Amino acid sequence: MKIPSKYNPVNVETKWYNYWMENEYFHSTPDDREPYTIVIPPPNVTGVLHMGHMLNNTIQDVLIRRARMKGFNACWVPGTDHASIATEAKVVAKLKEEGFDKLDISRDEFLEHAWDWTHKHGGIILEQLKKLGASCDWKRTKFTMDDDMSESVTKVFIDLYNKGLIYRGYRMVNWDPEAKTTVSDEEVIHIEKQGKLYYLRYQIEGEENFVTIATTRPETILGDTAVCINPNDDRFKHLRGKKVIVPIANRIISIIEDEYVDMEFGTGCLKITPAHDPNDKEIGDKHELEVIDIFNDDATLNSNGLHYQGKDRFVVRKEIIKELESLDSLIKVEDYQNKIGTSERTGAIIEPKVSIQWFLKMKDLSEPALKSVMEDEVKLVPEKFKNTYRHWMENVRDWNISRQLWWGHRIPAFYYGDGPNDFVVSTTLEEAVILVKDKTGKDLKASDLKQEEDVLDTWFSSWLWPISVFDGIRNPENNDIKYYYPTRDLVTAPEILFFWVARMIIAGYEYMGEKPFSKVYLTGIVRDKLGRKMSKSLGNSPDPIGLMNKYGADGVRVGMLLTSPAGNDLPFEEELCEQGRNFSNKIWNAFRLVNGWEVSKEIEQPKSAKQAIKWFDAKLVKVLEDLEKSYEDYRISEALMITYKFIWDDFSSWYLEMVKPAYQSPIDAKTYEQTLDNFEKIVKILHPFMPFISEEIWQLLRKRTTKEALIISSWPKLENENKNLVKQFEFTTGIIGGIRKIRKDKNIPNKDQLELYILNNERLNNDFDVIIQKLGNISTIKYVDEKVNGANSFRVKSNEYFIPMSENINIEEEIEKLESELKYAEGFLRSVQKKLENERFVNNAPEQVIINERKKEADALAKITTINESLKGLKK
RNA sequence: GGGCGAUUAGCUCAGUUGGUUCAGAGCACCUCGUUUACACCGAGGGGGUCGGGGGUUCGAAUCCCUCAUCGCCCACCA
Repeated sequence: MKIPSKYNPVNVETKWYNYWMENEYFHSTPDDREPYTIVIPPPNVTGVLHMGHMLNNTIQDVLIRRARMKGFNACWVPGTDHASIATEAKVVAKLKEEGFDKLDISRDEFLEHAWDWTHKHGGIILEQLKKLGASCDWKRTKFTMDDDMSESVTKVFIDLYNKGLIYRGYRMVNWDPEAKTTVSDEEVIHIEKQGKLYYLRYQIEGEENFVTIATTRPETILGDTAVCINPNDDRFKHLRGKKVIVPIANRIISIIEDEYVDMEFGTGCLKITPAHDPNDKEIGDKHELEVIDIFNDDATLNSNGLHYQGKDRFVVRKEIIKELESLDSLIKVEDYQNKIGTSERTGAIIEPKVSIQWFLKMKDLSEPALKSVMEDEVKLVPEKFKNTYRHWMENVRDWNISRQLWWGHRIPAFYYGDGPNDFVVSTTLEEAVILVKDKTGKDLKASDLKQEEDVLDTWFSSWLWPISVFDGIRNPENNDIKYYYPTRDLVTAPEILFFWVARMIIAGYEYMGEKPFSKVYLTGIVRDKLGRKMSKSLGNSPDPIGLMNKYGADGVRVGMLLTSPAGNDLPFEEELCEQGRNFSNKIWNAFRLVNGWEVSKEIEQPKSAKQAIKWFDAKLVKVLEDLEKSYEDYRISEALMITYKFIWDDFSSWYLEMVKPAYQSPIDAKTYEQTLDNFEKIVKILHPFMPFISEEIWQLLRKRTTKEALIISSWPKLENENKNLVKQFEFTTGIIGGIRKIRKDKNIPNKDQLELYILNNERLNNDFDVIIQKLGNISTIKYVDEKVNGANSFRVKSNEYFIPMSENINIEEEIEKLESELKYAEGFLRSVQKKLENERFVNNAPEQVIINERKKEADALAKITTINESLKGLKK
């Protein structure tokens, strides 16, 4: 078979992905093995793959592929989220393009459009994940609005309602005027903005005097229902019990007193607009103030806005200031920095608004979830997120679960009257009729009932994800849920720790009585070189598909993982993928080397090859151990780096160089077979990171039967370690390095053979002499008892090595080199001796530390002696 | 405003309970090299007073205090 000299990832990757799919290697069904389950954080159904997904899913794939090779029954469940607000926004935008408004059509018609959109765009992102190599069990693909998933949501809603945990409340909520829905507190992003603080004066009723208030939102004066002062504020004693006139509106409102008012801030007088500020609402409730809502749902002013009716709130702000100025009500304007709530989804500035919404009581529900994380039952990686998690859970507030949208799970509440409690909650309309009768005695027809218009917050379905993908809500006794739950790892972004992760844990305990997963791996944010978050609007996000075409999915995977410890942001640049691609190439070329060898059964195995193989076995054990530790701690980047160095340095630079036959000579069969064994081992270790190239090489290394594949092969076994051998080899590479340095310094070509003399050697690495000879191109190694004059010398640890030169060496240079070494050794000796002369050190330090110091002292002394002797010889 | 976390080589990060193997890795950089897998390469090399200051200790990148800078989360100061 012809092996191409350049590795072409794109063809290879497609080939093996199809092969894996055809053989259903990703598919899992319960059996007697231990399960290893991961559920994907479902991307938005209409989303496209971005760098965040790439990182996230690469990590999941690494974990699941390794688990599969380690003999677990690995199951990675994929799927998508209906993403209520995001998808609805897209559909609305599309309708707008086509020239009509959401409100022009019926709910059902709108939903038809939304489903069309979903079917058209849904799944694109899943196809993109396949290109990345994601080994998901695609037969288990779920969508949060699948019928069974929806039923689970409804069931949970009803259950929580019946437990008394869900209620309707007239509350201040965050209103997104663009999407025209409420959003949860967690979906409000506070952004620091440069604004203005306006000082306005209100005339006191029946007087020519005024009070001055400060506000950032002058347009809301139209909704003012009181002015508030602090009862302890002596400056305003004269205002008690008086009333003031709201400018423009000319309404008369009371001056009330509340300690909430900060006497230091502004003027010490606060205007109260209960309809449009959460604090004002609270004070308003306390003092039983009227609530005047001045906004429409799109944040234009309503009839309470008088002549500003129909205009946008920000337009009104500008205009009303002019009017107030003309009325002489505007005293002054200051620059003011404040934080403004914006909608995470639409970016619109949030309008606090009072309305009736559905809420879920969180306090009791969240207790087991808090405990579980605090006790590491669910472990957060990195651990630092435990703090933020605790803080959030301890201050958890009721969850506003209703949304004024159409795309989503419609709340299963049915109204039979106009009163706030004239409803029943049930799975079906038919059932609702019966419930109404039970509740009220009224015998109503189905058509008399009206289902709640609102849908549930998207997260109200996603919080069930690890359970509902296995149908554990509807059918808690089915085999899948019993086998796969709890899952193993959850890999997601810290941004949704509260939205999603915390709530999944809550739902897990509430509905399964058990945690939903053991580990939460929190990735960082993918940023660009300048540290900016990657976003569409900035256009700084590379196209993942383009990257994969350019560098191969393997290359991009490696690029992403090279610098992304858990919880750290990933400053991404394309060069990282280049490094990944270079690595592919390196491995490919190593394969080409081995593949090109001519094998002979006639030749005996050289000692150097024997030694090399012995060492490589020992090194492999160490690497496997190191990898085990890294994986256990979820230090994925570290595991990759261990793998990278093992393949590049140990395997390619050392091992292959050691076993490589001389030019145009064949290799002995034994070494060849053992090298193929070793190559198989390294591609196994590599497979989780670079699934494609590893599979390609594994398939090419030896003849494989059909159905055989690296992906389902088993992870190399851990054998007894031989630390000593690994140490000895490090010593050996040090010697070879010394030889190479001398060659370079003295300009001696590699092909010129040299002799190596070793002084005072304990002959520890005697067995590796053959290696030194081969890689250093040394003709003979002699052990000598005395210094060798007229030779270049170098030291590894405390041993000294000489390379006699045919030509005269440069004595000056040699002396200079030795003297600098001497100086260093003497300085080192002094510091050690100083320590040892310190009585307190000798008395307090552990014995082993002192022994070590004494050894250092002895070594330094010995070294100084040898250097001095060499110098004497040279100077003679 | 409150809390949390960081600050180690040009960049991204390791550095477990203070003490052999502690100042490390990868990339970048410099020098040399087109010989028989790979220039997407090989060989060799340079580079950090561990953010500043103080303290504890025989001994501190590591523990304590303080200052500075940066990041994250939470929070209703108009």
